[in-house]
Amino acid sequence: MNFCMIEEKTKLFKSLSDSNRLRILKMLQVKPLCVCEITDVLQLATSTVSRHLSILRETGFIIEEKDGKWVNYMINSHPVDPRISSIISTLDFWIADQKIINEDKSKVIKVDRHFVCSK
Amino acid sequence: MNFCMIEEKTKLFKSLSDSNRLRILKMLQVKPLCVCEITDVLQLATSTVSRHLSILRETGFIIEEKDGKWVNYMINSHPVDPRISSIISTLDFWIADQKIINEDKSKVIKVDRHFVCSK
DNA sequence: AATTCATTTCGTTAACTAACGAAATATATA
DNA sequence: TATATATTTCGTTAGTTAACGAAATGAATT
Repeated sequence: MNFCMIEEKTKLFKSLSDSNRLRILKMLQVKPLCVCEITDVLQLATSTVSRHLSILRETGFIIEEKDGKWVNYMINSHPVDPRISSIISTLDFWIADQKIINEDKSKVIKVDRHFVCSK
Repeated sequence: MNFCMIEEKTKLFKSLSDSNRLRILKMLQVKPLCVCEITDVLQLATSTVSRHLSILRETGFIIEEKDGKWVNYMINSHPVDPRISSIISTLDFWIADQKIINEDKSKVIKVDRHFVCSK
């Protein structure tokens, strides 16, 4: 596999080409979250959220940390790709805090995995 | 149409999600080009190139200037969206000069619309 | 050991995107 | 005015992506 291919360079932008993934990144700015917490805010199927998270993880935007039966996802503080570093460190510039984002963030602050999961 | 919608924010990244569009941007760094010159380098159908150009134009990355029967496309020096300004002013950071890009640029330097068009 | 819960993977479907050629449009030239 | 050239728009097709639910996996609790 040739990682210098131009197709490889589009992956970063492809990851940011979905509004639900942008919302996830902004939510993770507030605090690390597990899949079911994100699912609760976005109101999508768990499998869909899991897929979005794996795309963001593969590109290097986020990392995962297993915690018992939960998997916590968080912003990657030390990405290999300097372009990712740049975007993460100025995320508010790239993804403005519009209405839906602020609503998501409010929900994130209140969300508790012990209540939202297993419903 | 609500331009504050989150979907609207993904458009910038969507335009950069195609390798042919990345190549076009890098080619336009060298000099303004008409559709048939770009077509000659990318080896795609004219209609396909035209479509890529209109996507880049709609997002604000490039502008067009009519010149007789030709339409010259060039990098937009004064984009409205500061994110576009940022990407354009540091384009080499976002899209590295890998092999294919350098080959494209060499072709761009040599290309002459009076020879490549009408074939 | 069996059950429960969180997550991932898989298979399917609907929507979107990029490609092409053909037809339409626009401009210059004969 | 007719023709040639450059480009755009349209219609179609193939490939990709995002959504879902069901099934599989993995870890904690009973």
